[in-house]
Amino acid sequence: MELAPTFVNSSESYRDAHLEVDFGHKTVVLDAGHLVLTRKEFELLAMLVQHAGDIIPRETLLQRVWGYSREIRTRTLDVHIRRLRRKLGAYSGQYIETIFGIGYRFQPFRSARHLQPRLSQFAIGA
Amino acid sequence: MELAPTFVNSSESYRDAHLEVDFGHKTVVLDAGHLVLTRKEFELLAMLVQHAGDIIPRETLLQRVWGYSREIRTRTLDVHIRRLRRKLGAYSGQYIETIFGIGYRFQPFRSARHLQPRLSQFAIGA
DNA sequence: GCCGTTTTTACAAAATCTTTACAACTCCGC
DNA sequence: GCGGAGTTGTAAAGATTTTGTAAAAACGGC
Repeated sequence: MELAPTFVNSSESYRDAHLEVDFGHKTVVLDAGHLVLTRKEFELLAMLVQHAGDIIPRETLLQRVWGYSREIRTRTLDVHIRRLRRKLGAYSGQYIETIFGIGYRFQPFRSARHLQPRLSQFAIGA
Repeated sequence: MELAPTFVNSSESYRDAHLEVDFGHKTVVLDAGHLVLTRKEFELLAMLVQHAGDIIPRETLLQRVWGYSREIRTRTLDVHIRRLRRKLGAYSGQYIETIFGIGYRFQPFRSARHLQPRLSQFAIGA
């Protein structure tokens, strides 16, 4: 058997010096250790990682990860971002940045770097 | 059933340090001991083993092992998983993992897991 | 009918997600 | 610099969803 099991998404993945995200197998490896993320945490991370470098508005994240209920005015998103950051440990600051008033942005790992100016460009479609 | 006709690729099998599954003859050996599984138990195990390393959604298991009755909202699958685990004894934890909210995954035997920086083992629960 | 297997049922337990209540922080005009 | 309005960060509690189990009922072949 083996013919392309439908449940195995073609394994695309993201990878940099410390982090590896396999979208198909839904696995995350951080510095050789497997990270255990919950479903929402993974979806959120995947969403950010797949648009690395782009700012993703809170609203877009809420729509895509939480369905179209753009009616969540609680801190749900923040709470998930927080858990994600905690699991990313020491690298969290490097990877997930908060774009005040807009949303979040995942940045691929880079050795030495400082924060960018401010208000930037492209945000993925809302 | 049984008589595994020759046209059945009876040579196909899975094997690791402790477990051996012969798909053609539908036999299972665990640490030199012959495991007796019922038909459903075997099919379930086979399904998982043949896709070792991949997460198989509950729905997929229900479809392939139980026919197309997609939405069985009973605990049938869980009950079978439980019996399988029981028969796998001490290795059950190592072999069959639950991917919360999605399904299950069979993981080939891995010798000691010492060399790991930040613990955690498997993948996301997505 | 008997017996081994499979499915249901009915809860218990566990894992995850959301809400709440504040604290902390940013931005911006004064 | 200061202060206020608005935004994000956190911890903890509350809800909800999903999975685990045990026991009993339902099947099916002999």
